Amino acid sequence: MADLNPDQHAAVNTLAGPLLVLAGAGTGKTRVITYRIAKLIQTGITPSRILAVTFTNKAAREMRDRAQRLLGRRVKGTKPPEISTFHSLCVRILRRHARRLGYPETFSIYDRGDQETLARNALRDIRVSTGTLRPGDLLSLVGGWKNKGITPDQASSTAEGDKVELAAAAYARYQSQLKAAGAMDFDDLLLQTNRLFAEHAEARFAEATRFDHLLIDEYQDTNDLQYRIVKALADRHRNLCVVGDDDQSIYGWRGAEIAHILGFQNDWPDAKVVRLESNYRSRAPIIELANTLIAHNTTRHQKVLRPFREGGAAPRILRMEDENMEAEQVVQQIQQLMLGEADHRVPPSDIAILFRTNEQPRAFELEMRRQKIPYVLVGGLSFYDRREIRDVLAYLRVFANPSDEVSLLRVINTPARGIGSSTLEALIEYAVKEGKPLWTVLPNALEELELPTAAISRIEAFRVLIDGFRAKIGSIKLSELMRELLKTVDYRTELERLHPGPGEAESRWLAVEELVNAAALYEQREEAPTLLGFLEEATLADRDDFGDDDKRERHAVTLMTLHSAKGLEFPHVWLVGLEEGILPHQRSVLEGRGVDEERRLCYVGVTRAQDTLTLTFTKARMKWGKPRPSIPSRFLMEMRGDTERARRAGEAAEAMFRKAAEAAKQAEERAAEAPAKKKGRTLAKRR
DNA sequence: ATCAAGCTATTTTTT
DNA sequence: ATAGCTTGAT
Repeated sequence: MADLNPDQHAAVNTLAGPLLVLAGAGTGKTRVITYRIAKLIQTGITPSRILAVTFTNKAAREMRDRAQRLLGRRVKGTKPPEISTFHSLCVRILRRHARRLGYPETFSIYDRGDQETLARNALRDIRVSTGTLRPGDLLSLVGGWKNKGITPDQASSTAEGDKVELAAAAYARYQSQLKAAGAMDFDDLLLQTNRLFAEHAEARFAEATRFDHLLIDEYQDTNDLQYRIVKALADRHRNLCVVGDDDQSIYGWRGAEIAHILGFQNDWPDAKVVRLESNYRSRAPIIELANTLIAHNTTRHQKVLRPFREGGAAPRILRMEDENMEAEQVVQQIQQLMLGEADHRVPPSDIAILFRTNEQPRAFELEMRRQKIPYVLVGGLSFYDRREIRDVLAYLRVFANPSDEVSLLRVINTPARGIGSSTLEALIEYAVKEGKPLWTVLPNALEELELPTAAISRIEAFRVLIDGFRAKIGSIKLSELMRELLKTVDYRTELERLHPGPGEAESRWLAVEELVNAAALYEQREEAPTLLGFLEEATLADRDDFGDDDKRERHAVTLMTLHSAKGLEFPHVWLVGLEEGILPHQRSVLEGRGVDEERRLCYVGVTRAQDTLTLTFTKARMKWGKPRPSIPSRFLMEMRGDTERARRAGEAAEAMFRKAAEAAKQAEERAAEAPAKKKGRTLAKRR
């Protein structure tokens, strides 16, 4: 540990009591945390009594690996420190106490896709005069409520305005569907853990006494529910170390409260504070830019990054004609960099293009493909979002928890086995009337409903199929179970039927095989592999976190959003689309208070760069098929210290957006007045 | 049950 | 511009 600077040293060696580590970008935060874990263990703390919480699963894995390396080989039989995300931690807590909360131990975890299905169902047949609510809108409202611990009842009693009232009603439906399915969504994992701690003191005690040391990474992005969990787990031993950078708080829209890190010393008055301000990542001119930019935020812990690495080129700011030219020129520059001088070629993995929104990479992808430059788009459609993967996972979830209705309805006719929508409609209606999960009423339904005999025998066959596999859980290996399932339902043939295009079915089948491999790997790696454990991993995995992605990324340029770039670094960074409306995003400008967070986002982008940084903006950009002139982002002026011009740019942009928003609002009103003639018929999926 | 043509809404970030 | 849906024909 000799190679730590004095601040890092202080952060590593303050082992007892509350500690706030304010770690600026590139100041060796991860290193400090892993050293700290190692130090705790070296001073005699039992490893398994240390809990470290990270923001992503990828970060957790990396931290586990690093800590392992520092400590050398693990002694057989000793449990390692627990390093996981809040969500995984909660799953493990909740599995132990699910019954107390009225859930089965085998409760399913619903991801975004499942949530959307539920939201769609919840919104069926409800509408208001001002139009409908999209599932996504409902989910963000529901997320907000859940994060504040607001129940459906409370939501509907305080709701104002048609849309919010509608959402509150749908929230109640959504939540009761979840409950009926024995399922929790991501927010529920945190919410129910809090409920458990509040209502069952003995459970809280049991969980709080598992650990004597608690470390929380990315503390600036904890939301209220996470904050309460931290408190519940730490208030006995008080050995709480939180690490974060308020200047990098970028998840406010998801309920993260920067106030938690800003007010840490109010909660823990005896807390020590260590500031890490020596930046080892970026060249001086980049740091300079970052410092000047972030100084425009007022509510923050005072911190100034000091560059450790002197010299380096000044960041470039380039203006492009439109988004296609932007892509073309950036890709061209990247190509030149990669070809380089013969003696210093830059590998593609040293290069990243960062952007604010998910529509921006389109032009870049096109251009990269044209120029045959390998790239990875991080955060697009994840492996686990693929339909075939969701199908197989849905089977597994039904095996674990047949009340999981979203999954049950997904697989009941997949592959097509002649259980059509009218049969399903009848079954669902029956289940709703009984107020019980479809699976449990299935035998009765078959007797009582007057269904065609063919349908009855098909459903019965499906029931036998599921029961047969359920009986096998635990007695054969998970990967075996999956192979058998795929063979029994002849999934491959179904893929060929569904995707006759050349190679289509083949590539989808490969994905399925990859999933089986992932299960096999999971079994190898885990000491006590379970079906539920694998499902948890598959559901909570980060979107870009499948297989050995670094193998793929090693030879490719990275394209990703600023949000996914947090915690990463690249020698060469292009930060594109620095325009009013994109960064800062139009919505945060209009909502008034959001620009600070956008500035932090920009700061995160700038501080990813190690050696060179290029910032681009366009003169005009296509919007819905029409070109629209752009205003250069105020951040470009702020980072060069031109606060006055930045202010003017901001005002111009705001005026422009207000006008556009006004026009959009009028259009919506006109549409609402027009006779509503939509029927809103979709596949029978309840409830 | 399946598919192509036509229509439509689009305005953020994701564990 | 375009993805993602509905619709109407097989």
